[in-house]
Amino acid sequence: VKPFDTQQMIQQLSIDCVIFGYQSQAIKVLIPRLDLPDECWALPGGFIHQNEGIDHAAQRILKERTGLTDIYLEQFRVFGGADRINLALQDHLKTADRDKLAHLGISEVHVQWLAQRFVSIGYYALVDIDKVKPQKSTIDASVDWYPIKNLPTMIMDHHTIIEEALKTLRAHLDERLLGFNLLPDTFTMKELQELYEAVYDTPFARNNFQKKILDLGVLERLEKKFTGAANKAPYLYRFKQ
Amino acid sequence: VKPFDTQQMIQQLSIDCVIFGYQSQAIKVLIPRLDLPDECWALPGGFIHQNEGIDHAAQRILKERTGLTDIYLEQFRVFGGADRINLALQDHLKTADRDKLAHLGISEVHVQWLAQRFVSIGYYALVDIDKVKPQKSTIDASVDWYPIKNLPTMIMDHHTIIEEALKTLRAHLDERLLGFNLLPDTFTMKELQELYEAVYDTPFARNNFQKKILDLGVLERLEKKFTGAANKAPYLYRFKQ
DNA sequence: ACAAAAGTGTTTGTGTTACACCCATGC
DNA sequence: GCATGGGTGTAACACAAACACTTTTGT
Repeated sequence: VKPFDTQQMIQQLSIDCVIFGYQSQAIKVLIPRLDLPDECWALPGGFIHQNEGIDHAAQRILKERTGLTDIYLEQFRVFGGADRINLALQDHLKTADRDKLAHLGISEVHVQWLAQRFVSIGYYALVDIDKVKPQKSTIDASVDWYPIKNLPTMIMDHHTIIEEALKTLRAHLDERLLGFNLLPDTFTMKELQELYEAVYDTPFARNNFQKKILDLGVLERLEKKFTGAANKAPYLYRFKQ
Repeated sequence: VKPFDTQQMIQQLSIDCVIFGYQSQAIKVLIPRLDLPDECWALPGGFIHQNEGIDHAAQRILKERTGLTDIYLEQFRVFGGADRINLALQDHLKTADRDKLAHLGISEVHVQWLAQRFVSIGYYALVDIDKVKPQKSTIDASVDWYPIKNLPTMIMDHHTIIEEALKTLRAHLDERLLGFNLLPDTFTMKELQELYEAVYDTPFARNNFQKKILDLGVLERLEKKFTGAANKAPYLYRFKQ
């Protein structure tokens, strides 16, 4: 959340983004901590301009947070319970120092805006974690990557949103060949396998995994990668086009 | 669309329902024709009350149109292009007879409401076509079932919405065993096969289809159905519980 | 008896799983 | 040479497609 013109936005409709990265054999999610007295985490989100499509809005929000454009991004579900009101944030804002808020560009209008009930469109994004430079917005205390197995306590239904996003990722990773979005340009077969194992939280047989992936015909074999280790050097691969 | 209190609704957010039925070896969609000078069809839709979850809103809209409760219903996608403004309806309403509109309970406030840009949540429903008694709303000229292969020309992106709903149905029919929602309580194996053939628009081998379905273990075999035809009488089946 | 359609069984092919083996690399 | 990890091959198995045959029904 950052200062915005509430007049130019669609009312009571928001976008929440689950930004997935992969690092150290673990799937991670980019989550800002809000700058409030209590510890409080919320998914990166935003609102939709009147003259802007929802996909464009999601891309804009992602660019603000990651600095990246052209990243894989897809809506996966709408969260629209009647109880989707951010009571925690509301309370904090009501008791907060008005001067401090004003300094951040947050006015009474914004506080009232944020106190409404919101229907939120869930998007998930896949990024190369090394290419992201997380950007704090004005009301964030910090922005960090949290492993999917060790998430902070989040506001409202944001934990459910992440769970649903992970379900969707699991369903799509294979059928739409999304893996390369989470990896560097080149990678070894073992790295790809470990990514799959992190997503599905289950081990795969090494030889059969290699066969299955290569039979898809979407990988291009490059030169070998000499690591200096006392074993056969693995090939590097790249996704075609 | 019927008279409503715009104050109690979420602004610029709508629900559009693709109601699927099955009859005469064809998948059909329930579509109202609007009572306007030009021929004009639009998906059954509605808006979300302030104190109402989106799933509940979709159920309410469906009950208004079909008279049915407890029907299979699921959101499948959000349509949110910046250009989603119902220009056709807008023009019609502007030139329409104000007295006639007032008689239907549609005021200037409603006309302005409908002229906004809308983000729409797509839901699809599966119903037993014989149990539905289509209900006209105040601005409908008629409500009819149209075969998926022969749809009328629809407003805005409603044709795209139906296509996406069909894609989702195809993806879900098998994995979630949704077939029984479209059929009467009891049915023959041939009828079930013809349903699948209608959904996927492709023929299946009779014996293999039977084996595949029975191996799922979700059907209960009942007595035979004597049709009077000069051939072996087929068994009737029912979905377990 | 015969046609029509339902039910069942058998073979074939394909793809996945499990097991085994060989190869390159640095110490 | 040898331990380590990477690459490849093959047998066993399960599942799906294609083919064939038998059974029931009303004329």
